Amino acid sequence: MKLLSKRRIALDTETTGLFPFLGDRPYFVSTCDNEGKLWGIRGQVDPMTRNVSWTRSQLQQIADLTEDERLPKTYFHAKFDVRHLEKIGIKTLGRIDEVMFMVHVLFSAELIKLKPLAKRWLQISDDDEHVLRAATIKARHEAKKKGWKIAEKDSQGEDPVAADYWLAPPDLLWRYGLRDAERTLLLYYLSLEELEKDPRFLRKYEEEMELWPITYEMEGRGVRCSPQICQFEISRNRIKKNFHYKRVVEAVGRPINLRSPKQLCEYIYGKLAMPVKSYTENGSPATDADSLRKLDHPIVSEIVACKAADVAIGNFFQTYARHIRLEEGLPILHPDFQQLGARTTRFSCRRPNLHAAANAFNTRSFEPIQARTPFGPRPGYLWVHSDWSQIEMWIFAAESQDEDLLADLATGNIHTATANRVFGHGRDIVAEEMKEGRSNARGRAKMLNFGVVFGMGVPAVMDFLKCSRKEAQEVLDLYYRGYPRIKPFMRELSDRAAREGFIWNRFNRRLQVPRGSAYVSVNYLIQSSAAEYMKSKMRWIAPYLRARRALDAYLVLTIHDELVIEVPAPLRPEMLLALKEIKAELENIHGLWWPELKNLPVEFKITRERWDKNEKLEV
DNA sequence: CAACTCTGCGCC
DNA sequence: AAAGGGCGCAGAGTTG
Repeated sequence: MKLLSKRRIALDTETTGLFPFLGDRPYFVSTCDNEGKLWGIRGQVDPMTRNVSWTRSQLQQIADLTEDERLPKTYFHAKFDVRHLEKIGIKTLGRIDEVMFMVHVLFSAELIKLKPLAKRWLQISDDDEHVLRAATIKARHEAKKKGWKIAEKDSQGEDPVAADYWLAPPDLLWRYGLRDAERTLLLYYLSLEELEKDPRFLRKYEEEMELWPITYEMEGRGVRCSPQICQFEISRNRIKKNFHYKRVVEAVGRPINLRSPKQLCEYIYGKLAMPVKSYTENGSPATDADSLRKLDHPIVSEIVACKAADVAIGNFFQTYARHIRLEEGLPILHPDFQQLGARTTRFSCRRPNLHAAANAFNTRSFEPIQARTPFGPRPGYLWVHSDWSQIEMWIFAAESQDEDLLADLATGNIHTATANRVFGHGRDIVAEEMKEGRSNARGRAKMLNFGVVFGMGVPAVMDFLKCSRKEAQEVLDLYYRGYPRIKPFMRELSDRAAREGFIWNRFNRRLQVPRGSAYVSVNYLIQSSAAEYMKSKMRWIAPYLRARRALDAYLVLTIHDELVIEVPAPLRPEMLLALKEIKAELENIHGLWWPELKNLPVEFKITRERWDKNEKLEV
């Protein structure tokens, strides 16, 4: 009987915050077993320090469950709970199931949060949390008066109230915490039933779970991030900001908050009475850098420069500095990768979002920011970056089976080839323009190549080329004529998406397509295929490196079409050999589209000290 | 104070 | 007919 009741459990933890690597700790662990039995255990939170203490016997009781290899464990956000438990010395062994992934595999377009899901699917009301929240908010006010250390508001999406549920009356916490474990287990069984209806669902889920420990380890290693460089960049940008701000204030005649679209509007379109050239989604006059630049006024460059310095400080360096922790003498930052962060199955990255670290060398921004300077390999290591060149274009060509696009990609200079095909009609129009000191065709071709993959329509082309509707339509038609398979391919896919509400990609993933926006299915197909290709390669690389521990090499970042591996410096012959093998595997499509299409080209780069500086690497 | 929306902006 | 896809995050401003 006892064995039966322990067949499967769901676990949930309440913690003092979202950052296990920065010292937040679990103070409540709850479980629900497959007979519906609920159990919880609560640690002591010191109100002055927010430190959590557990007795030896309490830890043992938790470990008896999580370290039991034969007991499968179910979570709603497994990485969060497992990491927090790891930080209080509790291992998690045996099978792990992640309900969030199950739900994503089934309904990629759904918003995935535990309570709304449970409310909708299980008709479990979310009242318990409302009650708990209200009680916590009240308790927070009183705790503040007593000088207790309550969670502070943090603009990174952290919910300070949730991190303070320990302040609420214990009975509420018990009821609430236990019910989340219950929700999780119920959703698990419900999702499992759905997954079992199609072997492709189960397969995708298993693939994600195979990747789960790889993501977990990658985050666990983290990246070096220098707090000194962050501070230096903050000071440097403050000086820059002040310099430009002074000029702005001189022109405006009074202080103005440039981060406020409202104040900017009042000045630009009110006081200066500049003509409004573009609007936001909601119909108010736009004040973004691109719109302002259209106005061609000397104050604009000052505003843009000032804002850029402000963004550099606030969005990048300060944010990074907050996440750095000294570990064995090294300043390390652990990003939080969401393995199914996007509807298209892409990873996302948060707290901080290293997918968005500004790179001045790559941007076409008016006022480029370099936010990568603090990051780099640990001492004694290098970063090797792999990067698929034009992977989405290759997939677009392969999926549409457009041999002309494929041939142009094979030239290694896709945008030039497109320009010559679409606008030159066989002539080398790019070379001709170069001779005359113009370069119109290639830029247009590049815009079209990217734009079409994104689902760009006539209005976007009009905006880009600043031309009439008729001309924009003509340019698009020229493109479709150059690559004759593309239009029918897009049409067939969109029609299917409109009919069925989803599409399947070549990796057997089902993707939900929002009703009324069937055109996005083209992008979903391409983006998801690239994402799955990346994931399949991560599932190959991680065991490859693990099996060669002597190489001392680790995955540290995954950025859509780029992988970063930290390897010992300098590169030894056996490492170069391994990199050669890795490169060959990254390039190998294994006949996924058709036998003649063998490779997706990969480039390697190397970072020696700082992420902003890298060089080509031939292996 | 908490919870929300809007805007803008960085990346692939 | 009419549509540039996918993210995360900071700060301003509004609402109750």
